[in-house]
Amino acid sequence: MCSHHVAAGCRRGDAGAGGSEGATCGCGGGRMKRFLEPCLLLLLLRGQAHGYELLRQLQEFGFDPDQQDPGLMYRTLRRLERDGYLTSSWDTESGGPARRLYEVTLEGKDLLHAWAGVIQRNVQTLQAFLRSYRGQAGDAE
Amino acid sequence: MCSHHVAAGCRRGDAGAGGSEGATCGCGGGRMKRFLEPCLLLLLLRGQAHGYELLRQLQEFGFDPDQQDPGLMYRTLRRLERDGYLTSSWDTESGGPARRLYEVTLEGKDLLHAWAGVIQRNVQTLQAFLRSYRGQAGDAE
DNA sequence: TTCATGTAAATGCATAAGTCATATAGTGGC
DNA sequence: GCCACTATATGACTTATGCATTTACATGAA
Repeated sequence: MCSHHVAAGCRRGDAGAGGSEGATCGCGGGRMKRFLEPCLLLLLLRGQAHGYELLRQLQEFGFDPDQQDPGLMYRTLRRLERDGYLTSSWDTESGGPARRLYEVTLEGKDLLHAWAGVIQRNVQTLQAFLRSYRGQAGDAE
Repeated sequence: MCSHHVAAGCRRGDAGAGGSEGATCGCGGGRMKRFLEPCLLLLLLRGQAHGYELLRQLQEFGFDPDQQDPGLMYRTLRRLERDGYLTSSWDTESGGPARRLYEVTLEGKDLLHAWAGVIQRNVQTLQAFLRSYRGQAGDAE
């Protein structure tokens, strides 16, 4: 059984209406594509921060810190910076290894607002799916 | 401006707090990864159907038929069959080109139930995000 | 001094998923 | 024959993610 699946609480065949077990998974935890992006933007809206700290704060959005991939987060931050949604500066004063401090730009805020709209619509789509599912799944057993 | 983006109603920089335009997009319409899969399973729960028909019915779940990729759907159907969640048979009687009729297996139903759980949790995650966003975005302007 | 541990950022490689274009083929109308 | 509609499928390419690994500084313990 694939690990990220278990962590996502998904374990195919084990959700809701019990059933078979051990199937291989591919649902990716069911997360929205690129969900990390709006989460980082929102966290940075609170004020500048560096990656390592964001990594911990991401728990708030359901990212399990134990099996979180720092690589993905750092890459996402650099991409957002490259595209003008964030700016960064090195902080070498605070002791420990140098940390890169990120800050959201105006474009970054716009992007976050756009994401909020996308997420809102996505929630509605998913709820429509669930309604349809609940209206049908009972009968079909 | 990328087309699927517009279709998703997202157009970066144009949602909510007006702003810049024309930025390239990468939000993938904000859809959940592999969302096509549970949608197909749910449609097939109503009874066997062939791909071309499913393609139209997918509108129900927010897939725009105009810019829908049949290739992805057919591949998804074949994968589900390969993995034992669907079975298929050729229908050559109905006139027109032969159509492949799909039917959900018991494993397929289990898979759909699992998906429903994943989607339910995903909705909660997204709503948590939106609450946090709404609590913050106002202040930070 | 050396070594382990925690902090911090990043790269390399492989696979998965999605996008876009194109191919193949039957059937019916003109 | 030629075109449009129905129906399924493949190929090439890009992006996103997953997992492993690398680099480097700092601090305290041995």
